[in-house]
Amino acid sequence: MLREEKLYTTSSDYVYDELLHKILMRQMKPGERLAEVNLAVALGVSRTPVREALRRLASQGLLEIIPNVGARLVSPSQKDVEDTFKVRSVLETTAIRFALQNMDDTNLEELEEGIAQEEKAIRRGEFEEYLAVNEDFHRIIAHLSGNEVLESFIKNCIARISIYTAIIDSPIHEILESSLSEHKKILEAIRERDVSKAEKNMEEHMINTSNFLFSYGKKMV
Amino acid sequence: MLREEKLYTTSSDYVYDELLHKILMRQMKPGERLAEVNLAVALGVSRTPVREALRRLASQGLLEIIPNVGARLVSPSQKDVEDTFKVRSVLETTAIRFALQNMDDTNLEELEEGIAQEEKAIRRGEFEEYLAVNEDFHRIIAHLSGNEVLESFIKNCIARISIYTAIIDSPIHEILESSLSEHKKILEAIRERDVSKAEKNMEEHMINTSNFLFSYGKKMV
DNA sequence: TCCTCCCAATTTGGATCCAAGATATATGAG
DNA sequence: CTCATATATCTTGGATCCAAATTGGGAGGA
Repeated sequence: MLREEKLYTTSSDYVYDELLHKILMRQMKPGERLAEVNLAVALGVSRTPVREALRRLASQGLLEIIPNVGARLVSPSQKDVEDTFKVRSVLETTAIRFALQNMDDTNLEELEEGIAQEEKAIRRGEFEEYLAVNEDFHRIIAHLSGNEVLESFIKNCIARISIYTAIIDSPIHEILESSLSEHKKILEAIRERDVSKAEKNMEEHMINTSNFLFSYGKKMV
Repeated sequence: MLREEKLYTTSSDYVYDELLHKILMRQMKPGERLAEVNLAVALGVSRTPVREALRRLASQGLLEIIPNVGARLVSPSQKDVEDTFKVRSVLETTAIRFALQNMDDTNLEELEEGIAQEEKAIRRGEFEEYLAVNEDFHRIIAHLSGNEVLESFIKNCIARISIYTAIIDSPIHEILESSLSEHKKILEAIRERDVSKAEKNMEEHMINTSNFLFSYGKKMV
């Protein structure tokens, strides 16, 4: 895995990336406890860099740290996730508006390539791979906005939502297909350089994703 | 000062709040170096909690930490600040829209009281006091949105912008007056429960603040 | 049987210590 | 006199250590 090959200047960064990756890959469940020594031993470092990484994640709203008790992954309520989607929606529509101004053919190809990989992962039933490429679509657009603050906020929203969706053990094929087709619709608007259509498609994608999530969540209960 | 009386459960939180306060009060300049031992001695703690606080601030985009070199306050370019204002604008218009749905008479009084304090501080020429209450107007609205993610992002934008405005040593009375009158216009729209007017006034306030900042910045050069 | 209190074990918060990297100074060659 | 190299000093990264807080369990009493 590339992530492991990456050379880190500090152990703290290594631990941070490792934990964030686990979160994005849904390898941790909401409310899960993160004991410092466990992580330190598992990652082959001391408690110091582990603690620094935990504080960073906590300040981004991904962990909750209670003094003298410890850190656990947040356990977002349905309202928390809805709130996150509301914010994400305005941020992503803004991002796609900016991105359209900056985008050239190379960028467009990159997005198309990403969607092709999504499709391939779904067809092959490679869920791990799907998770790795799915949100890349959004991250690429966020990046193309050329606005670093916007990009970091969007990434944060995605991470927050990842924690919630980790409770869904076996993803419903229906959701994946639907998400893919919405990505295609957004891409189509981008190809046509139709700003308001792109914004509209993006907003609908956010609403649909949110709704799908909760209609599924209710079924589970 | 109340902040000093506050009881902290951890030294790390204490250091964090202390540094954030200095940033919001424009007591630190962009690019300023933050040596760990200096801060530790100044605040009467060891390097450990200082380092944790520095990482937290860095993960929020307020500090830049270079491995083996150290931490310094970020030194945002004009584009960085413009980008921050763009994001802040969409976040704050969203916040005021949500806030209007939740707001009762008590909340309205709180906003009016805040604006009265702003006015008082300006009249008396108490700049320190002005800084303390000025952005409270925005923080209150962000809080009334009832959306914690939105609130945290808005606060982060305000902090980022505070760093930039710290280069303005003596604030121009003109800016303060103009900001105050815009707050009053926003409040007026809130009183009338006019959502689109409130959004419009808020957006204009953002644009004006941003423009004022840069027209002033150019004069300085 | 259940509740309360107390003690042991575990875990975190924070201080200290050491090594490694970076910076600044000084030294020597051209 | 200038530049390059070497060295000393300073600062950070990370490991370890100790104290304090929390948790879990067991003993004792109602």
